[in-house]
Amino acid sequence: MLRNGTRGHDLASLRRLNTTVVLRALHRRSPQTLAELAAGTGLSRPTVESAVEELTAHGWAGEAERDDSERAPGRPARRFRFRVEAGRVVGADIGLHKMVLLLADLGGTVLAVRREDIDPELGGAQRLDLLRKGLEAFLDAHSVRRDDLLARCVGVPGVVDAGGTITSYVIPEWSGVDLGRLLADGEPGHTLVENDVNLAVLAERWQGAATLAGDVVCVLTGHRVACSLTIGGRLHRGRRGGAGELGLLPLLGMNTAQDALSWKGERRAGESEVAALARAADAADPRALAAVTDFADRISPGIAALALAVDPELVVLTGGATPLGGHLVPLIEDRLRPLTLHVPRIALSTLGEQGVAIGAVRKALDQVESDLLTDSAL
Amino acid sequence: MLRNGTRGHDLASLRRLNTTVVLRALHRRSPQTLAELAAGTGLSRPTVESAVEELTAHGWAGEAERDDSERAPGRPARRFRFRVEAGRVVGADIGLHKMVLLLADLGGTVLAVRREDIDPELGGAQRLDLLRKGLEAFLDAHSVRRDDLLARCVGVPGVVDAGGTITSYVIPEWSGVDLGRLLADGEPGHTLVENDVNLAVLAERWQGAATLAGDVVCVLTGHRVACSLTIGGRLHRGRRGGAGELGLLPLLGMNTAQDALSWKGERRAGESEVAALARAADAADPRALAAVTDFADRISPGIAALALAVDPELVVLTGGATPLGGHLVPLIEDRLRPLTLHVPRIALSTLGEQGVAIGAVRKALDQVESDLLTDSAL
DNA sequence: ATGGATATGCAAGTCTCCTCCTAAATCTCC
DNA sequence: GGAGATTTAGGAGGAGACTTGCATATCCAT
Repeated sequence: MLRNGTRGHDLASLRRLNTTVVLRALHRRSPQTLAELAAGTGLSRPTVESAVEELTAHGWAGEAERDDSERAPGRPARRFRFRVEAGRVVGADIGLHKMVLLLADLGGTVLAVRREDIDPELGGAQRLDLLRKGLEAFLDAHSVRRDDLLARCVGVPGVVDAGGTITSYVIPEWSGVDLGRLLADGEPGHTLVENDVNLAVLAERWQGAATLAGDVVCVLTGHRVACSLTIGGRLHRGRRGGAGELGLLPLLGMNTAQDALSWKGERRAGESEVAALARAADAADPRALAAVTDFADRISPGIAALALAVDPELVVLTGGATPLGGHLVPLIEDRLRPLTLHVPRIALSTLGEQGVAIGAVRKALDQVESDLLTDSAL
Repeated sequence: MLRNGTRGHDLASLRRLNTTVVLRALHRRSPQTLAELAAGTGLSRPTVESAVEELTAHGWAGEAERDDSERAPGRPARRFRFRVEAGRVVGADIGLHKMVLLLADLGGTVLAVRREDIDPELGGAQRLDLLRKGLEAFLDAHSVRRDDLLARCVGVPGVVDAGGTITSYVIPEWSGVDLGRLLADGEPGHTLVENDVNLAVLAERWQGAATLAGDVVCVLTGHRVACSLTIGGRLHRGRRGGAGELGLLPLLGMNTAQDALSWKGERRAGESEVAALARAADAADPRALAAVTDFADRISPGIAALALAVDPELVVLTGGATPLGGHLVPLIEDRLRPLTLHVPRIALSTLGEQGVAIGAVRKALDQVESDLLTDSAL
């Protein structure tokens, strides 16, 4: 998205502009023939051809395999595609209890996953070290050349202000730390740090329950309750990155919602508390249903406040309480009805525990694409 | 703001693009010499010259008077300016009790004002008629050619959805009505309808208390309490235009805030209830101070919810309760402190009763500028 | 009045894109 | 298997837009 800023264009920038348009078309759909690209961009075939040549020289585009499946009369057209292998990005999620790393190509396809449990007691410095070494090892294990890693994004459980400084109640020792600067440290490519819930909503919009919705609220329920929102498809962070932190307003009761989910009932080996609760609720255990109802009572006012404030198309529930979703959604809807002007659609996250890391991949890709598809780093 | 969409550019669009860039530069600062324009846009002088020629031919630009005040050696440069008189816009505010009409040029300078009291009991059809005839007479009185009226915008006390349909509790008979369509009816130029609070926040951002702030919440206090917000400098309307309607959430108590402002004390002739209350509060009348405190108690939770939801840079208080502002602001700040993560700055509207109409002018101008400064209606 | 300084406006040169044409490659039908 | 149809590939010529450079015009200061 290139703003027609305040600078004029000469012929050289016209060419860059058009090359970028072609790359963008290729990025949106691959492979395409020159004729398709010409029709799609409104440029003439010779112009498209020369743009594709230039893109190929730079490695961003490549000729695709011949496709013999569909037969058409006439000379077969060469087909070009966006080279998703022209770079890599990493999305990371480092929380209190676990770390998830994802390696993806420029098409967003996940090439590798690494997951690691973390001792919740682990200190800030060691935790940083774990992340740094983990990333290092992850890249080495999959032979990623450092020059090919165009961006990495790390999700953290805390507010990240515009300058990149963290404020976290979950990992207090990271408060005041500029994690991005610490991780970047001489490495090529972008290094981004973002609030985990903010990444979750990006992920839901990308591949999850909120595909293509513009104004989305995401409610993360887990060891804490936190919310995030996109407006017009863009993440809204607020003045100091504090947007959506309704979990902190005692009046609304969201901050105590987690307490409702403690479950003293039967629990299978290796089963989490929430999973046991969900199983009991599925079996119509009255105590379990009461707990779920209590939880809905506690988070609904906050959701109502958000719904009234931003009037979103969709509210996505994610995080630890997601397994309860089937029971929760109608309860929340009931409670929202008298509280709001329009009851938004409520959906459950479909991304599971990788949600935040997928959002991190998305944010890293957004960064790469904004480099590549606007001014073009040609 | 022109998105580098998906279409390529040929030489003709390059020229349009550059002409637009020059117009934009001229719009941002007038007058300017060719050399200044060339430096500002990065284009060469001949290019700028031909663009200015074209703009002059279309009436958007014109040569400015010679400025003899500053003397410099050398041949004096011609100075060109954006022709604010190349078009007109109208901003209107029609509420329950009054109608305000503003006529402005393309520079946003108000050329004429018309204000009219309205019987609150007036029905929907007659009210529409009043607006229509009022606009008509207003334009005639100031000899505005219909072709020159590039846009008009009307603020109404109700939610306006994306399609333009109103939902209003203040003027129930207008609910379900597409006022824009009714007013446009064959007239040239754009006809826009917008929620009054939404316009108020635009006005505050433009000329009022929130100049240049990006994320702003505006709280209108008057016969009802309503809120609106801009995010990233753009009005956020929500899925159905319902964003910011926190006044409707009983839990937060905003809906009853108005009750706190009834004032049974001494009242001068022609003085409104709120003005009398403000005077009593200024005189430290304990009953008045109690009423103001009560009001602050009632609206603060809603403001807190908005502050947590969007984390704005600034909250602007506007509408009927503005005269109480000096007393209100510290009270609200006190109440916000324990409820929010960051207490936003709180400011008072500086625009008085024309606020909504000024916002309407701003929205009309936004529309004209988006026509003119992006693709250029050349 | 003259010299210095700056703006103007024209001309030449270069670059990019478009249209048009011919050659090449493949499929279909005979 | 060959001819015709169809589509793509690639190059040539032309038009348009921008830039650089230069001669001219205008004004201030000496």
